[in-house]
Amino acid sequence: MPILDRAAISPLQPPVQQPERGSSALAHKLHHHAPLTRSERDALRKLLDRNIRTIAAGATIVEAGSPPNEISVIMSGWACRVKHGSCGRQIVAVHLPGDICDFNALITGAADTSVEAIDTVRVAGISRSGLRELSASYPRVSQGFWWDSLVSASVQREWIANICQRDAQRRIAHLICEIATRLDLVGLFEDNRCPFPLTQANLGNACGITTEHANRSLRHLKALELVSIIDRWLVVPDRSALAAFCDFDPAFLHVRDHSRQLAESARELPATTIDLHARV
Amino acid sequence: MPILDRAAISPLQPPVQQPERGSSALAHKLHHHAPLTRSERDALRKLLDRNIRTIAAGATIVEAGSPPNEISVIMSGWACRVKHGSCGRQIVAVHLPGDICDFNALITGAADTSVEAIDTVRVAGISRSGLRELSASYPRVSQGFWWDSLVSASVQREWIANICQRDAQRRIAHLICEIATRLDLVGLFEDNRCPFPLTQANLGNACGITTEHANRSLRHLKALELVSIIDRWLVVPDRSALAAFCDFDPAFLHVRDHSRQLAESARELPATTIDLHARV
DNA sequence: CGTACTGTTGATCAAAGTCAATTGAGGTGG
DNA sequence: CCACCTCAATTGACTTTGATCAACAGTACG
Repeated sequence: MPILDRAAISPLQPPVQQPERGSSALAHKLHHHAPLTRSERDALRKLLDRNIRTIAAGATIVEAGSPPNEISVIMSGWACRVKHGSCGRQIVAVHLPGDICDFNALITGAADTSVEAIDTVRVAGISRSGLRELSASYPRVSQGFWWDSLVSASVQREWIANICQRDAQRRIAHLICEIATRLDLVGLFEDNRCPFPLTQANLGNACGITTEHANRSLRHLKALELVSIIDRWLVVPDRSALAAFCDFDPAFLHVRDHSRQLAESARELPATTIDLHARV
Repeated sequence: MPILDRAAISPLQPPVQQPERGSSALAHKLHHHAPLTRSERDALRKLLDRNIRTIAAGATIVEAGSPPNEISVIMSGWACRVKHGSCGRQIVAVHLPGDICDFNALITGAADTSVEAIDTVRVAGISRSGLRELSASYPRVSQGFWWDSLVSASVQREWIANICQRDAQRRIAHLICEIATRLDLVGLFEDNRCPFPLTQANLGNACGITTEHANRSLRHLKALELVSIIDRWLVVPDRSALAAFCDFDPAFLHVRDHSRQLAESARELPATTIDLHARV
């Protein structure tokens, strides 16, 4: 008898996106790189609040090849980075609240991928001038942007390994572990569950398997009572069991201390650990 | 009758790595981002020459998890970026002359992957202080470093799409197209051929297929007279035919030899995006 | 000379793709 | 309110790509 049926999760379920608290998801995440001071956090918040737009589910946030006039920060909702090629459509990344979508395009001159909203997404646009101001007054914050961008690259390497080395079930399990861990970083995975707008087709595409096979793999995970996705909610009753099942190691997310992240980041780290420019 | 047999390529073959000319492979490559002035090129060259070491084939250039004290630039030879996980070993990138190996580790605090020499590799190490001097005096050069780092991320996204969407033969064909194009950027692919130190096991690993299957796929490509790898030399008689076979589109490499306006937009970037050394 | 690595080939088998069809929920126009 | 449509999830039968297992040959090398 499956534990993870609809009845089990319905009572707890408020089917709305978790509201943000005092600080943005991005600020929340940057604390895992280096703790921000109050003034830094405030500056970031003010910058983000300057220009927020709402994107409908399915709409395009960043068009591939478009001129990079600003960067987009996801405030709420999920998006995915998509490569459209002659071979079809491929999801190459999942973007969660707090993610910076297209920092790279600023330098490469053109986005090589599109970013599409999965559910309704609120996006903060930061102009070049806004970025310039931020980095002039609060260099640690803009450095955090680079950190995020490099962590994203690390995640992409992990995807390559995931797709090449694991079978279908474990690929999906690994992706779910990754998403759950990243949601943890912004405080959006609570009570072993979170809203989960990805369809099975999305999951399959991201993992390099067909929709049908994603379906079967997911049912298998459910039969093992590792994962349940019902009514756009994800439930992972036992995170460590799921991680063990697919050999998930969160090191690639470059979080400083996994066991006590929040407590740790509340404390001030010595400048040298966050200073790029320490003496060699 | 196969055209691409040993006899056909032997006469031309000097089995040594192509020597560098006046400027380094890195300088050569950076020209595709923004043309460098003579003084910029000289400064870069002097910086690279400061500290060059030679790594034996198979040895490790950058150890995963090691403290990032300097960055490594490949002067000659090939290397590969490897992820060692509980699921085994996975090649997630191929590094050619002119590549910067571990720029990312400077900010994330620890390399999440190793870099291993495939054949004998000469590596230039650039210290933090060297980087600081460079970006203070020649910010366009250090900006080129960021460009390279972001292009690498784009390549990784292409790998994901490659592995997810193509069958074994086309994966290999695509990887070969990518490598040939990147060698072009540093002037190391001439006469439809280049030294090719990757083994079939390497190729298979990078493409997510077994060694045996890589072997069969490669023979098939050879039967189609698209590719030949003999005695560690790669010959591609008809690049456009190979590109058509695997739907290779070089856009993801972000080469911008065509337009001048892009170089201008690079000039307007906020200072910190090119300055590693903002005060904390 | 043995040892190890690379390339090669063959036989067998399983994981995943393909094709086809059904259900159910949600949305929309008449 | 119902007929109709689309999309997500689901299931089954069949096919195929590529993995696995098992050799073996050529070469380099200590």
